[in-house]
Amino acid sequence: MKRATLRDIAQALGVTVATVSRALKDYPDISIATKQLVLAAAERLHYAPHPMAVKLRQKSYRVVGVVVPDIVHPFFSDVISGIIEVAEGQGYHVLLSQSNESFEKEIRVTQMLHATGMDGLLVCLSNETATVDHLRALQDYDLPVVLFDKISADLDASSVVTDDFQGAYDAVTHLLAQGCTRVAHLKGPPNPENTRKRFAGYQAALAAHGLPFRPEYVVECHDVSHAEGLAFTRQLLALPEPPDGIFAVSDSVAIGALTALREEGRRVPADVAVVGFSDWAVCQLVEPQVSSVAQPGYEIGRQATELLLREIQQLRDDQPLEHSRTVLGATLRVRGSSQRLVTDEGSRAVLRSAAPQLPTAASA
Amino acid sequence: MKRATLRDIAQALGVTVATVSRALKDYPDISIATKQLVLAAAERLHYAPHPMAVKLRQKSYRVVGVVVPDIVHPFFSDVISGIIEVAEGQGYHVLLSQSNESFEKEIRVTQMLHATGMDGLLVCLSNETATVDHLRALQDYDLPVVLFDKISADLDASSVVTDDFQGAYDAVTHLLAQGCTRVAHLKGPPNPENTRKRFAGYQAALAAHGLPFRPEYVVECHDVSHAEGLAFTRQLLALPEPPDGIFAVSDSVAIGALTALREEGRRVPADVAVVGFSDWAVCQLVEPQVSSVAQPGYEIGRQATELLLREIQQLRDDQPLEHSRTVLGATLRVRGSSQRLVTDEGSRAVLRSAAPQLPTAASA
DNA sequence: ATCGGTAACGTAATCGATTTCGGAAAGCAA
DNA sequence: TTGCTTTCCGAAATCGATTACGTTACCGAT
Repeated sequence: MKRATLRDIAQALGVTVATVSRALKDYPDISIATKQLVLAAAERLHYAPHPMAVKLRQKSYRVVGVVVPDIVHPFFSDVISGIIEVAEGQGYHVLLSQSNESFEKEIRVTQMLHATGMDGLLVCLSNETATVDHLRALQDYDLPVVLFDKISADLDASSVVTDDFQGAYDAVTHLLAQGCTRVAHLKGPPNPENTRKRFAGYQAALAAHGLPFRPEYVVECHDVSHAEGLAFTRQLLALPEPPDGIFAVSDSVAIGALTALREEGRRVPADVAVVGFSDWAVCQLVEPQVSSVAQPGYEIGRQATELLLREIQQLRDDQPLEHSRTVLGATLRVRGSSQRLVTDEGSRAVLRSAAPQLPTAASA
Repeated sequence: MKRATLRDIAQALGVTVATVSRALKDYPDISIATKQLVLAAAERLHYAPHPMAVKLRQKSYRVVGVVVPDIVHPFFSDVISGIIEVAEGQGYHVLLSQSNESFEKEIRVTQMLHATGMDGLLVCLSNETATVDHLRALQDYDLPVVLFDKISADLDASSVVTDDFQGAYDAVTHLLAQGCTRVAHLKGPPNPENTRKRFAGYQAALAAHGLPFRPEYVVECHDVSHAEGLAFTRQLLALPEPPDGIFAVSDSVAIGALTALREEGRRVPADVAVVGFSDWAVCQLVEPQVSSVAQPGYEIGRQATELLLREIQQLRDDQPLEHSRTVLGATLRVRGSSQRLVTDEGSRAVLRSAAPQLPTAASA
């Protein structure tokens, strides 16, 4: 079955394509009789507008591009899910690419997406990404770009991120409230801003409660894996004064820590309390269940997309673009790995942030 | 910076757009001198072909659509990753949608994808999907459709699936080899073909080893959750003759079973051995590590995409479409939850399939 | 001087839909 | 009959790139 065109309908009825087009769009200057004829013929011939012809005329693709480092990752799946939700709700489609944490591939896919046609791009930068010229190039062609999660201050664009500082601050404050006095931190690689802020939140929480910062309690993970959590926790337990609380930069590291603690015969949370970060589903599957700081992935996807679609619209209306930087709160979910005092808070309690207020939203 | 068009270059050089177009495509009937002028001007004006204009002419979008029930799922992320890999490798882009396991939404998104323009569609049917008329409609418009994972015999299309029967057969055979004599099955809902085949594999393995099928050892999960695994395992343990082996339809159910076993003080794998299905990352994070049947998600995505791109090409060349049905083997990964005998196989050993040969590939 | 050939480029149709401009026909009043 | 407004529709330009078909100019050959 061939797709019918306006011309097919026009020829069938002995009118011109202009009439058919207007009839289908319910223009007032087409008679009711003609409209009905056209509608009937369109139905009969299985007419559907040709997507590319429409887009060529309207100069609008109704497509947003998405670049994430890695799709196979619970957080990014969550974000993408939020993106699709909002985009499809407003009649947009989602073109998906991944950079595999490679700077070079990130450049390549953004260019490919640009070449294939889209109205705007949502990007989470790869860990390797050094410069943002490839994104600035898109902006030069009037394509709005919105960053999420891993962002860069070098690019003048809207962004949506988790409040890593506050999440870490809450996690460590919670550990202290549980009676921990020697809290260690299994930190992430120094490059991504996210892990730096988690480290900063850890330090700030210690300081706020008058505890000294002890460098021997901080170990840096490289690939942020279960194995590293295991190895580095063994290392921490071998210290003359081993920690009685561990704040891990990720859930896989936290679970690695739990494995090490079990090996060494420490009770969790009595001897050592543990909190992870990201709140993957696995936190509720292991024993004990792992306390973790939940990142609002779905919400990040939603808000980033709303920002992007708004900027696309502003650009179309020739309004000036105003960028905004959104920081979404992280939520500590307390579970068995750190819950010592039943009186402290319910097992599903949410500890409200006690972090010093950082600027959380600004316009540029 | 406005995107330059062929006309901009033509005007700048005092030639026609036809000359510019041919110069850029290195036609032989354009002089070297002119070509160099055009190339230089194109560079200077930042020319890039307008995607929609090209696609309108060539009648090719270089885009494939993908519909999955749920993106936030390790298996589907894996599949999508494979799809993107192959598609981008051949210069195609990926338009992603999810049906949220809703039949109605599946219909809506396929129609939206059709309307937005693509060359072919990859679909994993939702659990709710009753008819495939919406997919047949695409085929009527000369759009190839390839199904994966959840497929339908009603649609004359290529497909790629896991060999659920063989995976289940191998899992249960392994349990029997470990000395289990009373193997229970936490089965999935009856609707998806996948879980029916896993059930069939379970039954076949029992029969092949001369064991009776005992209906009281089979419990049906509905939402295939951790909670169900927990509850139904308690139920099984309360039987007069409780099972000494459990084959679960999914990993979350298997882990729920482990939780129940720990509660009841059963040793794993000594008292009860457990095997799950899908081999999610979490299997290696819990204690004991969970044996599971790995589904080749990435490979399913790759092969489905290769099939689709081939059909797109065949259609373009006016060759007859030949559909193929691919069944990929599942791989049992033996870990602590079922490994009783060290002499049986290495901890990372792979049990080769001993399943009776079913037809695994056929052409239609 | 004429012809054929060819290198190099222009003309214009085409893809399918949208939209501006305009025009014919019909109706009505003076 | 003239003039004017409605009503309804056609012609043609447009979006940007591609391409079949012509055309020009210049060459050497006859």
